[in-house]
Amino acid sequence: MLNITLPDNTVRQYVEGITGHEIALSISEGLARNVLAIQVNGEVWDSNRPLYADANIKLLTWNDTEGKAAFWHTSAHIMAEAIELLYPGTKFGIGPNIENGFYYDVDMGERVLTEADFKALEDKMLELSRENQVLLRKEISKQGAIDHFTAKGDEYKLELINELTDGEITLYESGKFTDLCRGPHIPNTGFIKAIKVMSVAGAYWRGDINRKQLTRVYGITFPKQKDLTEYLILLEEAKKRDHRKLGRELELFTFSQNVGLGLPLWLPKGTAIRERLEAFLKKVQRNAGYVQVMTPHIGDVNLYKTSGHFQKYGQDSFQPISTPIEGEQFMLKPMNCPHHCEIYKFKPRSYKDLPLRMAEFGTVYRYEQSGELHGLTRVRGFTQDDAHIFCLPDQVKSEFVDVIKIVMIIFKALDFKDFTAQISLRDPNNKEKYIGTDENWDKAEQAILEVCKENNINAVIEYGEAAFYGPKLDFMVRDAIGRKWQLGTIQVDYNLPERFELEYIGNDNQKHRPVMIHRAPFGSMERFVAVLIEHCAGKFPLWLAPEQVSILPISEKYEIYAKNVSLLLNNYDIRSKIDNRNEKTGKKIRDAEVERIPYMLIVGEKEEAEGTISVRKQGDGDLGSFSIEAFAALINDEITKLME
RNA sequence: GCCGAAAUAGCUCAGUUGGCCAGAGCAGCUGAUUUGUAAUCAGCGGGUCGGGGGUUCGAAUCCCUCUUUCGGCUCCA
Repeated sequence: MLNITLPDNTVRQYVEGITGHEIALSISEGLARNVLAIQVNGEVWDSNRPLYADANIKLLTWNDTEGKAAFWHTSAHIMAEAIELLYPGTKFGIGPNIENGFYYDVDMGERVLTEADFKALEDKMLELSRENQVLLRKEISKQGAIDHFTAKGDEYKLELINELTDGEITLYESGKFTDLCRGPHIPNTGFIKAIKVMSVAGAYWRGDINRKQLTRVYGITFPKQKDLTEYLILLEEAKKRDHRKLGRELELFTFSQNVGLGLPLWLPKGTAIRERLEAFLKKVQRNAGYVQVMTPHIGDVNLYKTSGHFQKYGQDSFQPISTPIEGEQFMLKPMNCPHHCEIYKFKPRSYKDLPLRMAEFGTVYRYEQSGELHGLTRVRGFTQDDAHIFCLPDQVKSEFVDVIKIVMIIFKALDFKDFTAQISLRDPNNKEKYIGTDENWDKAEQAILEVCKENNINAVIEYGEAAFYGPKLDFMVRDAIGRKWQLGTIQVDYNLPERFELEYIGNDNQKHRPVMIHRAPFGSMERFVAVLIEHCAGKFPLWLAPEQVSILPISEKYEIYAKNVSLLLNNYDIRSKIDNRNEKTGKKIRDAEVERIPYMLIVGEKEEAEGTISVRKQGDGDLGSFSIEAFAALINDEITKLME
């Protein structure tokens, strides 16, 4: 008998060779109907694969991430089968599940797959799913696998097989289609009830720009039609929140072909938001002991040779500008750190001066590939809320923690409740991508790992994601509709201080090397504002809204009273405008609602007589009659709730 | 940069076997109306149909090319 431990730690006994499906049946028939796969000692298996040893198991359904993964993995398999049936001769690359659905990379030769083909592909997939095909797991020798795919002429699979170890190779067979596949799969294809082919795109084989570009077909599937409908509604909601659309509608920013690709033009209302964000962060930083500096937009090429940026990114940058007579070479500033290092070197520093926290809203320019540009999230000229903390080695951890606190203050003020962290370390197998010694890297990486551990920051570790001069901790937020965005970053750097020969005099009267922390809690103003727009769907927190209040006189008879109200609000630092257009009140309300102005104040005969205002909240409707003082208190409360 | 799709008025879009001076709604301007919690009425102006080239008696519509935008890939200091 086997001892099988369930997630709630109860242990049940079963005969050897029992399968996940049979275990589920022994618990309840309903569960058995919904089990997609089984987790065995942390590894996901097919639910019909027999167990021959004691194990900790978890039965996976659609509600588990791993269950969805198996579901979509099988869906990718079905899509490949459908493609093979519809377009014989297609060669197959890889077909994994992804966060939302799955894709398959295929080589269709000369044939081009377009949206017009999606319907036929979906229909064929549905047909296959309705056959309730069982995916048969087959262990196969390496030679057997090579023979199979040689006969089929599928060079991509052969390449994958060559990298696998003999004895660990499995095929999955369903219908007439056999795929090289590690599994796991759901019990049969009948679970897949709703299918949508989403898009096609080119994708380099194995992500290598020098290799052939395959056709990547994206799809998503669900166990119920209703789930698909809900997913499509969510996509519609995302479209409505698109910062590029809202940026135009709310007059926040624009781009002009005449100015150039990826160079944003901030309109007055967008500028108002950005300046308020900057003022907010400056205040937080002033309280945290930062000093503001300013540096120019260009710098001598040699500055970036010293930092290593030129060697690393020179080819991918805007090329240096040459002066006409002397032939000096200047680069558009791609980073602020070299300039800040030079400010550090302005005078000898004592250990008593450290930590020196130097902040700048520094505008930088990077040559992003044209196909990469995307609204405000990927641009060629942007402003970092940058700062560099120069500190003693034993100050690194406490400074790092203080930066994390600033990041948290910002997330709270802007209502990002759900966030995760990622520790980005060096790729240990690819050290030539980075500058600096192993010793420095170890120190920097240890500092981040220890800080996260000591402060209970639950961060995933990613190797190979570090900056070229140091490891980093990045913060990812989840927005109001569940999408993940990377925002703030904190980096520990032992290397640039060395390259710039930064020094301080210690209490031993000897020269020592400081450590640098690079940090940007917003990341860049452009990207942050873009994420914020999508997070709040254009309904900015009250303290940020370019216009907080629209005063709506019922008719021109009450314009003088409206003006008085506006002046009184000014005394409370409440930003208002008067809508004195020759329109009906309903129209003025509608327009203020569409413009996402947080409050509307309706003033007419009654209000003028009583010295009150009729308050309407955006999205919520009529709040009733208020005195100016009471309204100011309401506004004040709403703002301080987020900012404290 | 690469693969695919798209580009018509400030915005959203119609015009889809090539054929009357290219249309609508919103926005704008002018006038009437003096308005009470999500669109008052009337009139007017506005487009080299992304640029260039070609096919044709005739092109927004077909072909070539360039540009830009969108979805991905690669990249992201």
